[in-house]
Amino acid sequence: MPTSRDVARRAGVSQSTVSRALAGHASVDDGLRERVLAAAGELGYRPNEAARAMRTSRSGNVGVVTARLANPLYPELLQVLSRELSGAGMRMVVWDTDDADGGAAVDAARSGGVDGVIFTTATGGSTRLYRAVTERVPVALVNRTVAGWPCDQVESDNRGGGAAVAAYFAAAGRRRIGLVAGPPDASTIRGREDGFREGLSAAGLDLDRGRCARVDGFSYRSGFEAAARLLELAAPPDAVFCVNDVLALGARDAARSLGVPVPDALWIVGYDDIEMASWAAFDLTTVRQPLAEMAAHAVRLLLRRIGGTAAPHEHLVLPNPLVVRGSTGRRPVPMPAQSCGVAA
Amino acid sequence: MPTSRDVARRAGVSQSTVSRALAGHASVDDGLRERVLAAAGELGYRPNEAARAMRTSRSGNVGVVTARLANPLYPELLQVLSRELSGAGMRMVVWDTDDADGGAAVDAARSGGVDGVIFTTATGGSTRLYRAVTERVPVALVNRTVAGWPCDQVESDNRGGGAAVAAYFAAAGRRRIGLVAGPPDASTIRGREDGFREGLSAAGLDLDRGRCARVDGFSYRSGFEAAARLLELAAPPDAVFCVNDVLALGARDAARSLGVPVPDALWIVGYDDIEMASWAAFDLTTVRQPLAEMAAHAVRLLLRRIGGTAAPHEHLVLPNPLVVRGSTGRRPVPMPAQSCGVAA
DNA sequence: CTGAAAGCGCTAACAG
DNA sequence: CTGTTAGCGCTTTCAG
Repeated sequence: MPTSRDVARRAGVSQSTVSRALAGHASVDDGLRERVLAAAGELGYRPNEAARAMRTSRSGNVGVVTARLANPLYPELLQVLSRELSGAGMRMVVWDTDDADGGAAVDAARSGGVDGVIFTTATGGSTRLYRAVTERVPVALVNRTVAGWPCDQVESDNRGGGAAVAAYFAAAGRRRIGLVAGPPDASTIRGREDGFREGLSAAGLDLDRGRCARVDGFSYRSGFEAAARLLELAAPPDAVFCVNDVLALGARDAARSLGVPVPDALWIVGYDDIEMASWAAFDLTTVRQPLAEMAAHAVRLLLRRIGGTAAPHEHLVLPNPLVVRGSTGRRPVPMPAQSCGVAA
Repeated sequence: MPTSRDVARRAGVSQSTVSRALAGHASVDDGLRERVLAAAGELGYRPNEAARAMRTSRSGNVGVVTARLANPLYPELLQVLSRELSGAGMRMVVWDTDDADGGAAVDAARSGGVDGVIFTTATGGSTRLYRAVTERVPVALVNRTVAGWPCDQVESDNRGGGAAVAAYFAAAGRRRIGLVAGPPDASTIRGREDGFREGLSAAGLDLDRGRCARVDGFSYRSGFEAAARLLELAAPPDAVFCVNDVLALGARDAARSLGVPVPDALWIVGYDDIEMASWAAFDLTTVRQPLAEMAAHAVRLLLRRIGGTAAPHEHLVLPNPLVVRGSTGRRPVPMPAQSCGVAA
């Protein structure tokens, strides 16, 4: 592999001029710059990234920690993060791990392998991540957040979305309300549940404990089984909120299997608006997370932090619109705003 | 950040002893090694990766080029690749790009940002990738391959899988055979189609051109529309092979929408065995790609190449079993082996 | 505006 | 077995 020294020799200039010319420093004479560029092109020169990284203490890599969790939301989020990062000239290193703690990613950040890390599945339980954050490793949380942690965080208005679903059910005259809940260590899930419960209370409805099922994993199968349990009750729900789409897709199929007509006998609403929610087999009403915007903000905030800003940490909450489809009979949402975003 | 020099000072040894101790060289006295490890622990020392990369010409990163293509196969493949790579102590840099050419990945390999690249979506059209391969950039192709290219390649027996589907249709007495084909620049698609056609010929069936639909993208929607066209023919197919699962899921829903009973009036078979194929709403017979094995081989071959082996390039073809589900009435496959693997 | 020179933190000879 | 030394290829002063 040719080095900048080789380019310099060929162009008849010094090695430092090559460095400056390629870095686009204005202080290089146009004639020389062209000679350098030509020489570099002829040799097929590419700057050695390791050397540059060592000098600049920047790898150009950003880590992203995700967990498949059988949830197609994460590939979709990864895709938009990838777009944002490559737009910013950064590479994306992916850790697909079930430990929400991201140990390897934090280590990589400490040793300079990545310049910072975006967590999509953080939970408050990780002391290791907490320590990294407090020791000023550049970290941004997106999707799942952890209240009070000193780092940039971007989420969407899960509480508002949950409340909107409750209001929607109430306005439509649904009365036997069901909930398929999930593991409460994820902020997203807690927010959706809390908002839903509050929204029901506000509408004067109550959520019978018997019509709540809590699954311990986000999978089609667990959604299917939870919904099947609810539908076999003596007084089954006439509307079910599932805290994410994968669960809701399973629930929809449980209804199909049991011959429960949707939406007539049962409304189903999910959360996330993953691509499959719009497929004809499901046609699922859901709440959309604005992934592209979330990714854009997370990348922007992380890069700012990597750049060494001392600005206070931001915690953004983006709005979550309700997307009405066939699983609720396409009934329009009532007048009042169905969701709201708050920035703090 | 503390350096190995700081550790050396604290442990009262030379910097090179620190390097050796941490690298696990046997030639270091046990007492010293412990002092060094203790000092490193106390300081929270992490070796600087950029410096190490510069010295060793190894970044510890492997690139993976993929394209979402609305196909859940790719996240699944990414997941197993991630597992393999992290098991080998490598990080995974992901490029999610629509240009199959992987320009950025090749550039990164040339400049040392990654040690090698795994392509999951290569096609023969990319002169840029071809040049990289011939210039000995460590590259492995997995899933899609390109015949004759001088690099390690891992695929599954798409031709055999396609043929097995044909034989299955024939043995079951299906006669009006349909095909939902895809863009032929992907080796996977060509193989499946060719094998399917050959299998039909071998069984004495023919494939009426009118019952072939070619979509130009792999999406649920395009599968839906293609199947809808076929089902509206005067003599619609009684069995349709879709060259991948996403298309098949769309086709299944088209049948549902048009009131065509599956499997009674129509058999549907897909390809890949993505997770959704097993969901109750679809219950899709399909051909399974052994992603985990493919990923393991691809990683092994790439790492060997990165290690500088001069071994001849391998081209592995792993077996593709037919997975029978409800969309073909769970009818068992006939006796003869339904698929075969060839290694060359 | 350009060249000479220093040095980032590490690994790997080479001496002892 | 351990210390000394020499760079890896680049960016960035510092002189000129």
